[in-house]
Formats: sequence, structure tokens, C-alpha cells
Amino acid sequence: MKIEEEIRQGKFQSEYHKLAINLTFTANWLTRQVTQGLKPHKLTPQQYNVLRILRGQHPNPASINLITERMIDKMSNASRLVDKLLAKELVERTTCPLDRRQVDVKMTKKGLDLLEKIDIESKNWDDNLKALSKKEAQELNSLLDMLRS
Amino acid sequence: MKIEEEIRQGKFQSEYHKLAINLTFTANWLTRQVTQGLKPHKLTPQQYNVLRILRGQHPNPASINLITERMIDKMSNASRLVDKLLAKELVERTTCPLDRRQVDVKMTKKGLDLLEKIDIESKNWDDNLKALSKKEAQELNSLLDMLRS
DNA sequence: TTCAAATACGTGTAGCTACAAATAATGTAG
DNA sequence: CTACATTATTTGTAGCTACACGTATTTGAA
Repeated sequence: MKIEEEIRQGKFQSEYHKLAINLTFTANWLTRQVTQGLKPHKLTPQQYNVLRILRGQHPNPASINLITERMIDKMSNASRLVDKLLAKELVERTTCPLDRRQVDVKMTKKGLDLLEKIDIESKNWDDNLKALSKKEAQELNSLLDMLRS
Repeated sequence: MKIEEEIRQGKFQSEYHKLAINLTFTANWLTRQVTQGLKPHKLTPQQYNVLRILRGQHPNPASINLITERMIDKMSNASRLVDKLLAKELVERTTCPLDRRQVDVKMTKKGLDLLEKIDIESKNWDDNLKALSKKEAQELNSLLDMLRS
């Protein structure tokens, strides 16, 4: 459905204004789907993002700083997200012995196992994007990169 | 900057997976800018969205239902957003006499004046998107519409 | 008419965001 | 070595989201 119909707005001030709204709307649409897919595993998209970053480092630990740097949503509060993951025993947190200001965060086996299970399902989530051909997806990626110039 | 560098991830599983991340990341980037622009006026993007919908109806009132239907983020809780706007005296809320389940929400003069002031500034916000030509913006809009199929 | 279903809205809760401020450890200029 | 800046993280607060449930009102079928 065209964005004009989705939010029942006939006309936009400009193509750029329309773009701003279309981009936000489409990202929300996508996030809703990921949220749904993660729900059976009691993970939020942000927690999932942190887990994947930690797996990327495994078996090395990651600091809160490193996590923040790599998160999709950089303003997210990694500290509190790690708290939640800790409560679920998906990660472990220790003070870094070399720099006691830092925290070493590391996946547990339970966390790795969970991610592995989600991996399988998540392949299907991307299918929601397959309304576009691979070439169109590339083009969209390139336009988004350009947009942020 | 390419998305790979933004979140320091060298390679993605697929072009589609990259697209999902790029889309979310870019929308966050954009929202941050709008949030900044609105901050001097003590409005959040969602409150701003509601105000603009109400202006579209003015001088007619809008129900909570109508507002929700037209919001960019449809899961937003229009009821509570209207509360906040009411506290700032930017809107007024009365029970609809024809259907007492409904609420009539309407802009106040204060609300209209505020929007007018923001209108002027907001023209500059869209400039952040002008890294793309008009033609590229159209193409991006079209790809986003297709993506949601 | 009557009562169950549908509709419109409000509220409660857990989790997230944005931002500022606090705390603690480390680095560094003199 | 000391004072000060810097760095890494945590905490506090206001506002938003997602979802479920609650309340009041209206609609409509028997």
C-alpha cells in the first residue's frame, strides 16, 4: 500500500517530507514484525541486538562501550539491557581485571543456545522483505547509505 | 557512511538482512534529528504528529480513533498523548454529544500558533535529506512502498 | 424490549529512549 | 605524588510502546 493510503494523507509538502514519513513508517512496520518473532523467546529487539554483538565477540568478552558502539540504536542504554539479559542468565558480567572501570560481558551457553534456535526462525523473517528483488534491495541499501551522507 | 562502518559489522548474512538493519538504523538517525528540532518547543515527535493531524481537521474535532488511524506510529497511545497536549493547553477535549463514547479533540489557538512557528523551522529539517536528488527521493519512496508490498 | 456483542476510550505494567547527573577508576601535567 | 581531566559505567526521570484488561456507551438480534 502506498504511504499516502497507510496514513490517509492525500498529499505531502514535498517528496522529501514524504520520504521522512515513509522511512519512519516502514521501519516501524519492520520492527513490529521482529518484535513478534522474538516474543516467544521473551526477547526484545534491543536485547537480541546485544546478544548478537556478544556472539560476534565470543569467546572474548565485550565492554559496555563496545556494545553501545555496535548497536543499531546507539542511544539505547546497553547497561540496563545487559541487566535484563543477566537476569535471564543469557550473559555473565564481571569486572575487567585490567581496568576496573570496565565490565566484561560474555555470552553463556544458555545464551548461545537461544541464539542458535532463533537463527533458524529468523531466516524466515527476512522473507517479509522479499517483495523486493535482490537488485532492488541493493539499490535501497545504497540509497539509504547516501541519504545519511 | 556505509551501514557496515556505522555499526562496525563487516559482512551481513544477506542483502535482505542488511536492509532490515539499514532501514532501522536510518529511521533512528532521522528521528533523532526531528527530536532535536522539536526539543526547544518541548514537543516529542509523536505529540507533533498528533498536532498536525488535528490541524488537518481544524476547525472540526477529531476522535481518538481518527488520530490513531492517521498516526505514523499506529501503536502509539493517542489517548495519553492527547493528555500531554491538553496539559500544555495545545488542544481541548470534550465528550462528543452525538456518541458519548467518543471524545472530540480540537486544536486551541495556542496549538495552532505553535505549529505555525514550527512550520518555518521544519522546512530546514528536510534539508538533511537533500543528500538525495528529488528523483532519488522518489525512487526511495517507491522502493519503501514496494517493500511493504 | 432486552441483553449480549461491538465500539470507543482509559488504565496498568514492563520495557525502552533520551538526556543529565552521579560514581568510580585511570591517566596526566607539573 | 597531587590535583584535575578523562573515561567507563550506573542511576534517575520523563515520556513512549506494546499489550492486556477494564469501563462506559451504543448497536442490534431475538
